[in-house]
Amino acid sequence: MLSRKAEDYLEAIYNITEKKGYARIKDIASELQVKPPSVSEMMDRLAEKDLVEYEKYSAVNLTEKGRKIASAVKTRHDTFTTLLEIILIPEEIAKKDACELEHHLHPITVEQFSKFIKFLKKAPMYPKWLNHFKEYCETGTYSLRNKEDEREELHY
Amino acid sequence: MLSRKAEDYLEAIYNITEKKGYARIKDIASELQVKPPSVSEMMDRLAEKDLVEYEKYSAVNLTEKGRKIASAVKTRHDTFTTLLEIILIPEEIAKKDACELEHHLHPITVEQFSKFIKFLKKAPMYPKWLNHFKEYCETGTYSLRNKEDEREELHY
DNA sequence: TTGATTAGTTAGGTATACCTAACAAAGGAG
DNA sequence: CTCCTTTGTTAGGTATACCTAACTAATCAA
Repeated sequence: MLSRKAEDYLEAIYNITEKKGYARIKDIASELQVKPPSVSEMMDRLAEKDLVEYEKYSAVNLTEKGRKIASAVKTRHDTFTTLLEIILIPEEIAKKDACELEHHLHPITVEQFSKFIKFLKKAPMYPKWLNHFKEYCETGTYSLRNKEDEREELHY
Repeated sequence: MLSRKAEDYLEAIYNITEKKGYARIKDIASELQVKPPSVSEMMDRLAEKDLVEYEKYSAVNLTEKGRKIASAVKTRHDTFTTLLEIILIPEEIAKKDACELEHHLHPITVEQFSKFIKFLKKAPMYPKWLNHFKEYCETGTYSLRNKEDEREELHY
């Protein structure tokens, strides 16, 4: 089994490679806010597991195996970013917390969160519903609500 | 700052104490699925931080400070258990994943999840909406939907 | 009250993941 | 092409959190 941190490194390499074509040790270090020796060390371990191609002193590349894992992690990351956006988490916090969320949750849980988001977004009243939530957060009440709305909600 | 694991131990002690009045090393070990020496070690550290009262070879008690932290963690735990229930995660998985979720998320994120759940539950159509989600998960469509529903959803 | 069982501790070891300091390689500017 | 800067590595150290094996304390039953 791959550790949470190993997944973080793979994802970072994936993102950096997407952006600039290749990933250097210092890019990975700065992306993950660690020092270069930590990266070197992890690259050795990932190379042993055949998840990256890594020649000392040169750029790091994901192997097919590593790329698959990284891409799956990224998908999870995006799912949670969306979820956090829906519940109105400020971007800076969402960025960090999506990283916390994307590891170690059971695949079924991740899948259900993903379905849940799709379910919410598919509903025709989604934008209005979002506004309702926003107001609920600000005021603690469903202020837009009236008799008419209630009747309709019952039929939803 | 308190580590994720330290919080786990505090929460476990809190739960065990609620249930049977006192917490022994072996209770904590079995609750957290670790071996007794791991518990002893952690108790030493928690005692140093004044979070538990701990006499060697006897039961462990939370201090006021420890109890406060444990209770806050438990509240978070319950929030996430509810959330996982809503998105239809099987109980066994939910139990584990709530433990994963309850640590290290920004307080704002926890608060927003809590608000989000309250928002969902307060809506009069909540039970029906839950069923819609269940069906969506099973079939991939809003099968209950018809022209009438759509007209109403637009007004929600 | 003693001796077996249960509970807990201590010692020593492992793995992850990070760090700093010191050294080595690569690559560009003169 | 050599020197300097940047980049990366190695060595050695720290902290957390776990483990097993061996020992000790506590408790209950005969």
